[in-house]
Amino acid sequence: MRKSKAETAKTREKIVSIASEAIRKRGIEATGVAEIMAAAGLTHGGFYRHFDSKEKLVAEALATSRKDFVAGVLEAAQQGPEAVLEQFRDYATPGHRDDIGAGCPLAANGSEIVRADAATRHRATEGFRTIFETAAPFMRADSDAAKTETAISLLTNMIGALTIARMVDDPKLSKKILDVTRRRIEKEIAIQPAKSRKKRAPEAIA
Amino acid sequence: MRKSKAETAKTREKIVSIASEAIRKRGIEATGVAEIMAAAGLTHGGFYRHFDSKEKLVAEALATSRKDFVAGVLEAAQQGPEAVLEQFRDYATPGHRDDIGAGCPLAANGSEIVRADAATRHRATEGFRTIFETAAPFMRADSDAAKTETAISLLTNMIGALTIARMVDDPKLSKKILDVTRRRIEKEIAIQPAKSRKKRAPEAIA
DNA sequence: TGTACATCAGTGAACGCGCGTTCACTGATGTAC
DNA sequence: TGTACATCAGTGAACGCGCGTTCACTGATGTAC
Repeated sequence: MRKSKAETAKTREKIVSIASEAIRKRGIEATGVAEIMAAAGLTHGGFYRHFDSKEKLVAEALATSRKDFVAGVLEAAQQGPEAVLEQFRDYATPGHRDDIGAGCPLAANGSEIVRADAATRHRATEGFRTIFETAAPFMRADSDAAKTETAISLLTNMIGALTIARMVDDPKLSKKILDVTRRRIEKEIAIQPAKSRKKRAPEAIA
Repeated sequence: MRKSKAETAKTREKIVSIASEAIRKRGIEATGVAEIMAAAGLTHGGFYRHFDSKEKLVAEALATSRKDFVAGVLEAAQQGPEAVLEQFRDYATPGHRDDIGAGCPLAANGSEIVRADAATRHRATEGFRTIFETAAPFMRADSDAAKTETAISLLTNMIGALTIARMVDDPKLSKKILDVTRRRIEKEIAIQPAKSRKKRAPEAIA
């Protein structure tokens, strides 16, 4: 029953991909090895041909979703402010809210990552840093420092808002949370930097 | 070994209190019945004299932390804008960040509550609603609707920021996240409503 | 107020269950000659 | 290129473990008279 190297690599990728989605959907602890293997069309015994432990798979699955997410922001940044605005606006939509398995891992597993091992927290930190540093130049603020701070504020807001929008059981309130968040995104991102630069009062820089 | 009614009530309260802290510290799933009972100085067998199931205890523990938290906001609102500002500012501090067991349950268990049962999500929703409705009148905005929206935006920001501040493994970045969040809190809460009302551009109301 | 009985908070052993992990085995793939 | 052997992806049963829960039991509390 041995498989070719190409097939083995494909299977491994498939397991990571399924785990990445399942972990965001159901949480880290609630996602079982057997469940992931079954979803990949395999039995659980073969799991350890690909990974040393569940912990290793979780780390890899989180790394995958983080990379996907960071890549989207980097790509938008290369395309310009409009693309960044669109990318950020998409974050605070019912579509993203309802597709938790394919969405932002920080919003999907936020309070679980807080309690995760050092390596996971470190990777999450660097992912978050890459995103706010990439987004900062597109913020409406008067200095590089203020732009970075605006990016941090906006991103933490987006993550919190998406989490709460998923938590509340009142569809109207959930929609309102997303609407309010999109409005802030539009306010903070400078589409025509020169034109509206002076709209906001300059902020003290720490 | 039967205990008096007063003692029984006290024990029950103690279990809920310990669970409330443990759940915020270690998460809902990771908190075990035996662990809580041991912390209360009891053996796990007696648990079911007080609660039908772990699920019931979790619901009650979350309800307790929510009530404590809501009560703090209601009290501050009665005392006036300065108290609200102080309450909110305290939210985004290293003290709150490091005392997760006594802090905001939405920040501590956010992504877990998203996946919780309907009753838990409903109670969390109403808790969140009470807080933003209570806080809204203290926001710097030109209409009641805009104040409500500002309160929603600010609160989701605070929850997200606290979660991320706890997640990152870089103390400098964690501090910066809290600093930036406090600055936004100070910006959005109207200490002298008449004086600074016009600082922000009026926002469209949905 | 005192007595007899019912109640029930708490104990500690045991249960069933699902989890992550291990293992002997199978048979196709990879490799050495 | 063909052959013989080593490798190893995947199977499915089994393992140990910790979890939530149950249960027979104890003995102090509560209650009925």
